[in-house]
Amino acid sequence: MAALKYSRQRESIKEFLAARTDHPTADTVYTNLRKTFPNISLGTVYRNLSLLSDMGEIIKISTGDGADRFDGRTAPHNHFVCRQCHRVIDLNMENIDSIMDVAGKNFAGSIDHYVVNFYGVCGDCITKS
Amino acid sequence: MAALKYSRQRESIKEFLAARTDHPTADTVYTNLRKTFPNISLGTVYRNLSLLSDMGEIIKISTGDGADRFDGRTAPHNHFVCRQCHRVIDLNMENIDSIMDVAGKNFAGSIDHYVVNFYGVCGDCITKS
DNA sequence: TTCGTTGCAAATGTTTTGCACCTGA
DNA sequence: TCAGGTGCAAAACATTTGCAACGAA
Repeated sequence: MAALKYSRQRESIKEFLAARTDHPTADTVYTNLRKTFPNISLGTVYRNLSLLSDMGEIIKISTGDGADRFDGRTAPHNHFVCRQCHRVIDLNMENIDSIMDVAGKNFAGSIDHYVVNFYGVCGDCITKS
Repeated sequence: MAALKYSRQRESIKEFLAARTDHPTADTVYTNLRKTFPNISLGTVYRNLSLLSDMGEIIKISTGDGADRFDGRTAPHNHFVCRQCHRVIDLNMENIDSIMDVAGKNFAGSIDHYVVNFYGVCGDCITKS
């Protein structure tokens, strides 16, 4: 049980994510943090993203389309992935947690979590076409 | 528009997937196909999995937990991922396509698809513990 | 003959890790 | 002081790709 110690880098990563609503990849976090920490390494970014995500202070999003993305907004919500511009957008939708009950009906295991990603074309891309 | 040509390898990959209900990774497909095609290469397996998935004859599953998995069952259904044994299990559940309508309500883009993965501990792992 | 397919190997992209040094408690 | 954190570089994975030879139409 490691006693977590303060680190300016970790704090900065958390702040960085909290301040954006897009969903940056580890590499984007790295590139931006270099402005504050010119010597920070990708390894450190990955280590801290992983730590923060384990602690539930950020969310890791796997879209199945390129690198994982990270979200500083921890309140439960779902994501939309644009197939055209590859952006990941927060959805402001009614709670659908009840799908866990539906899924659990004929299932022997225990379900405690789910991840939904919606796919299609985002508003901006539709306008531009 | 490439005119697809028959290939024993591709046919075999499709048959292999159709015959299993677990959800093998590309590497598992590769290892097993080597029994029939001792010289088949991983590249060929990936190329064909990608082709088949584009044609909708198999489904590619990204769980965010290790390598992608492939499913020969193309009828729409959802998956459960066991956090303990990492198995991916087909769920036999009521249709929940209506969540796309819910998601689309306050959203400017067009949603045509969604992927849900449920997480928890499977029946076998619960029994063993 | 033509053009998609294959095997092989090298390259790519993403993420993890070993290690010596640094730093917060 | 000392366990945890960092930077750096190498390693580990997963997947893609270039190319010459092969095979289906």
